Amino acid sequence: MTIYDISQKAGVSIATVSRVLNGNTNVSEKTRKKVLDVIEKYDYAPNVFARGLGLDSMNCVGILCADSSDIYLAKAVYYIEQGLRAYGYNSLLSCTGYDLENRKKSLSMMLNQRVDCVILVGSSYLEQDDSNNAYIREASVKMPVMLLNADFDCENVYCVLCDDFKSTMDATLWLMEHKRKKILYLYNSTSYSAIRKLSGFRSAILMKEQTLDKNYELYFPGSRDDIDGVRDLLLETRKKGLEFDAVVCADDSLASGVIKYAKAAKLSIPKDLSVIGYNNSILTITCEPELSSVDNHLQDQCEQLVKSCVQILRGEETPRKIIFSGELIERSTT
Amino acid sequence: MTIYDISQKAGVSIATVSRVLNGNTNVSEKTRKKVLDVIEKYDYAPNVFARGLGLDSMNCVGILCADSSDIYLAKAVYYIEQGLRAYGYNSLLSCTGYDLENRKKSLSMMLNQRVDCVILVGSSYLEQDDSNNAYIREASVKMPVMLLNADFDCENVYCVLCDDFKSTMDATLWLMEHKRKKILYLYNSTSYSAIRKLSGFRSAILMKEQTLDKNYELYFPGSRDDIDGVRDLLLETRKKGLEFDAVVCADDSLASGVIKYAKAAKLSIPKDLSVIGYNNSILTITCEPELSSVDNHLQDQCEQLVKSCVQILRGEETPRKIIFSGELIERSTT
DNA sequence: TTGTACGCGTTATCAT
DNA sequence: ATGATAACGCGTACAA
Repeated sequence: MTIYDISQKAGVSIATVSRVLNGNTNVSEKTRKKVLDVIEKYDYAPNVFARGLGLDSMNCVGILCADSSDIYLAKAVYYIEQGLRAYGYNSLLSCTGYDLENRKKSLSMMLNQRVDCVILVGSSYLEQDDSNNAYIREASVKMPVMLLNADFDCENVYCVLCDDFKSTMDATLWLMEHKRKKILYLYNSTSYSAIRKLSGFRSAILMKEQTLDKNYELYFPGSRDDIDGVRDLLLETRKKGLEFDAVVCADDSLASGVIKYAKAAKLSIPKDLSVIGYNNSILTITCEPELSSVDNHLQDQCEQLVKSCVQILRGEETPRKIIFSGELIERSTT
Repeated sequence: MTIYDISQKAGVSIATVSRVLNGNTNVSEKTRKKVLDVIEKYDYAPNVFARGLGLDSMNCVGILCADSSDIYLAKAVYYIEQGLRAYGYNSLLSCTGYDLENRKKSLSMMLNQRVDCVILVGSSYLEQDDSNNAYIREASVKMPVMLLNADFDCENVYCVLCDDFKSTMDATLWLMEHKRKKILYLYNSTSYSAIRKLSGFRSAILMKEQTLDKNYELYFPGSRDDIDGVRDLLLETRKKGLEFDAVVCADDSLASGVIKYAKAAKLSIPKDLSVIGYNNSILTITCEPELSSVDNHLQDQCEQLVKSCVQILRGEETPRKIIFSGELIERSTT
């Protein structure tokens, strides 16, 4: 069923059918009705390829994320897809992993697919070494690029993020104000956002101490669901003689490992050890005791991102950078 | 940059460029090299719309899932997208929610998008009332339909699933063999798969008892991350006088609620109460004690689904139904 | 208000 | 081995 079939059955030209389809007002009510009836009757929908070919747009947004099975990224992808759909846009998804080459490849695939805009979900898309971010700059020449949870100053690149620096600093300060003396920072990534969090931690420490003790910055290189690995790392750290009475984590799953550590080391939470997670995911309420965590308002961020995205596609102005603040949700580990 | 530009710069016709692009052998080595050089130099890639218009295919598979932020579905979507990408297919994602009308709408959107095939992830796409499954039958006329975790006998519909009936029956029998007398079944869905699990539970009970006591089949209507709601439901159930020493759950998050219940009721797990979850998700290792759970080999299922999908798209034969068995992973709640 | 005709960038069929 | 050209189905400028 093509526009020709419809035009024939309705006894009009294809131009008129096209006008009806696209809401052009230069059609008499009578003709419109006639055409709509035929369209309805045959359940006709325009061919997306032909339409795309002419307009060079497919009403589709590309979503790149490292790993859509990660609890946090999965939520983000979900909110974004839902939001875009509500505005009539489809979503082309590509899970790129954390490797730079694959990310580049996926991004250029999106460009070739002629998506209207591309959304990079998660700070892992921003490299510390800025020369490695050239692929984003290049993409931005061809279409708008939206970043969730990353800060990148570039024409046609729009960022929505949480102030991870301040959130982590506040969480650390909060622990200090609650009599914690030896606070450990535990992280498992060196992404843009991870670095910001680490800086926040350091700033808080420097507000009370003379110097930084790098031993209190603990990097866990394992996989995201290696909870036991985190536990073991901490047991080992403690065995080496490092004392700590609180742990600020870059992620809830890390915090979950800390809770396992406490159990293994027979420490009572929060009496002997305080723990703060990040992302306020479902893990905060399934673990025991329930985890205090920083909520970064992911849903709000995603909704704003979609809103900005739609504005850009409509040719409207929108801020290049929007920052949400985080918020410590206190539960039973603090 | 179009095929015309390339043909001009290479000093050949567009037909030759097209042949080179599509691996047609009727091109001299010399010409091929010349064309490839130009393509390389200008980083040319064919326009997907024009190609789609001619071939009526976009090398893209539609993925429908109710909620890609659900831990289990997120994993499935991830594995499927990765698999498809490895075979050169893109993925158009649509999160439809659990409402029938939205599912229908999303499916017909996929058909209009001319995806090559559509994958319905999760048993929620199959309705108990078979007349409500007509939308799947209709779609299958237009393109292959793949179902993950559902069993549907229809031409051009292919199913990959886990034997949820047997897995749940086995889990229940396992508890009986380990001296559990009063086993509760806790579920939160009436999807195809949920019904199969319930049947498995009933079968196990009937193997030992004369009759079924429906009081031991507990439905939790709340949202997926309402852990406290599950806890409260069980506290209430117990208050009503129902005794139980084991709970088989349709989902790990439900099981997580059971663990919270045990704590609230001051019951020791697994001494006073055994708990078995389903899906073997990350929740099994973040909760305390760690949760025994049925692993349904999701990754294997997804890889098989993708493999079948690709075979169908290549016009090869593939089984219409493939069933994986589940497996109880014993941890500390049994 | 309505219709005609062209352009969009491919693939594929037919000549040569 | 290579080239010319129709066909794919739509939007739209222009004509009527």
